[in-house]
Amino acid sequence: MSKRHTITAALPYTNGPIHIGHMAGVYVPADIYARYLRLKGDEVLFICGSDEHGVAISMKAKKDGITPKEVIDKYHGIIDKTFNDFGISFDYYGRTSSNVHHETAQEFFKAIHDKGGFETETTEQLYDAKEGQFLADRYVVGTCPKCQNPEAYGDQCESCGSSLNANDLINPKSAISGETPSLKTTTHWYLPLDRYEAFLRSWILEGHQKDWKPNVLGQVKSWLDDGLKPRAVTRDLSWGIPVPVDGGENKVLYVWFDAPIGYISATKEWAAKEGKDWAPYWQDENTELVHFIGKDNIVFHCIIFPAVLKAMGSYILPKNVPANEFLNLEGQKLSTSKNWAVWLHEYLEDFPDQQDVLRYVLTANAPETKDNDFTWHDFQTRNNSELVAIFGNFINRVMVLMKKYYESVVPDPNEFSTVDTGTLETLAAAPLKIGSLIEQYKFRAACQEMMQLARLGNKYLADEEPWKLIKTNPERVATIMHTAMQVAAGLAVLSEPFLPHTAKKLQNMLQLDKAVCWDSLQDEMPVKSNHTLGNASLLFEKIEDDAIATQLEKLTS
RNA sequence: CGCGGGAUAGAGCAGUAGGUAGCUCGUCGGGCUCAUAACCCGAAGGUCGCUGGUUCGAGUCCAGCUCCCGCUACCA
Repeated sequence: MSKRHTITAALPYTNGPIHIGHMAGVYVPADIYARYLRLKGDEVLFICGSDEHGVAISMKAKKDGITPKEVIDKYHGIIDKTFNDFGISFDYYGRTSSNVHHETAQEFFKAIHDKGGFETETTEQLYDAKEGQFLADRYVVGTCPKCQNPEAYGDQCESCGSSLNANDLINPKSAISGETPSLKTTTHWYLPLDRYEAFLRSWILEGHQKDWKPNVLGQVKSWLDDGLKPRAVTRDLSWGIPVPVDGGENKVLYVWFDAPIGYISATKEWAAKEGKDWAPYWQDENTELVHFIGKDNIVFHCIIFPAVLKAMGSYILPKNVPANEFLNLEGQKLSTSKNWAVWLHEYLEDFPDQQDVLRYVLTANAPETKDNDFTWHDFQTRNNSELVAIFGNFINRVMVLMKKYYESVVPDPNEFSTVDTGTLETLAAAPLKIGSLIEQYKFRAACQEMMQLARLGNKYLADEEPWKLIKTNPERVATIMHTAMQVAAGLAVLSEPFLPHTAKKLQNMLQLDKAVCWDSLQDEMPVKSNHTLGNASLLFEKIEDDAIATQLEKLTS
């Protein structure tokens, strides 16, 4: 029986399009993982969706002079298309503005509320009378009480780094109207995280000491050692999901309470569409749940959301939360506001049909253990010296030789030499080797291992020199080409998680049978004698200097 | 301020049971010519952020320090 997996990728926030940082940190690795497990024959549900609530969206709407709905519709459309274009193989991509999500999030809130799982607290909060609204932390600017920086925010001083309470600011001003806010009482619901401290400590720090990444464990430990405090799960805002209990008028669920529940609502929508039951994907102990996120999301996916799931009772907890670090661009951190980014939808305009090149570069240089740097020069080099020169070239060599010597029909092999069997054994071992790395979330190493196979192919041809032997020993050449074909076919399967568009193209080129799957490579030759190949075409094309210069200009303009 | 992650050849990265420092790209030299001047072989290149300490021996353990990043503004 095959294993069931629920895989989630962090919900992108719909106040802007997707850039390479999002892709490298979350979506590409999640997609590699999902595709690999599908190729293994496991049951996979790969879920994501747009995160469409929160203050940033209402602020963006206000700034652009449109409604929040118009903001989210615009970016949801762009983001959804981007994921499709890049082959991020979600089984379902939802959105948190959907009815199903509103209902599901409210059910969660109500269920926990009815069990007595929340505490309420009435506090005085800063209120902007002119705008008629409470000021969330970032809406207040004032002087930091610790370092006297006059531009500290309500929750944190950028200058000295202190965590602040908005009420502590000296001379607070509303960031919206510039008015001096007044204090007004308001009541909110809090999730008492302190009640879950012992559970989280033993579940993560003891249960996952070995298999979770150091950056994730470290962050969790830091939070736990600090002592968890109740965290507000409601806000005084108009844009969001209404609080579904008495006293919740004019309040909405805190965006970080509702967003992760979006994974579950998306699953429900998918299940309804497919005529399946959603529950096993979130409630069956035999399901492996994995959250792919960036490092800034660790606390939400490892502390808060598990506490919510635990509070609900019947839900499973993640098996792992492989958070990635961040990707920089040409040495500087990505910034939406400064437009220092490579936007995915724009990339495709400049490099049409070259999704896999970017996927490859982002995988080969993925920020798995620390922040990494994306440079256009590196992008060019990896395309030209790795994809074109190693992978594409090997395939092309095989195709050309096959056509020239055998009219593209795979010849019968004669006696295999030790080099041949050694090559075939390396090929047979590759699925396990690459698979094991993927299962450890080491996608960079897994991708390199896949490329290693193409290198092996090139070396095999260089060492065996069929172009010389064809004149003197054609029997030997038949064996060599039969063997080289197996490597090419192996690549067509093993490259699929990393380079899905290329793999498809290659499978067509080789006229490869769908029956060739990941595990069968271990004990079966993927291509049989007398098999006829399709027409050859180049898998990758060189990227010239001027294309790179154009991108660099675009960045600095 | 605090907490967490990181700092390794020109570039990008591996390297936790402490014992002569690896990979990819780039560079230099050679080979091959089937291939998108691609491929294959070989070489050069590092006081493993800084300063101390533990040890017969430390990139790998301990202490202090410096710099970068994160801990919901934009953000993965």
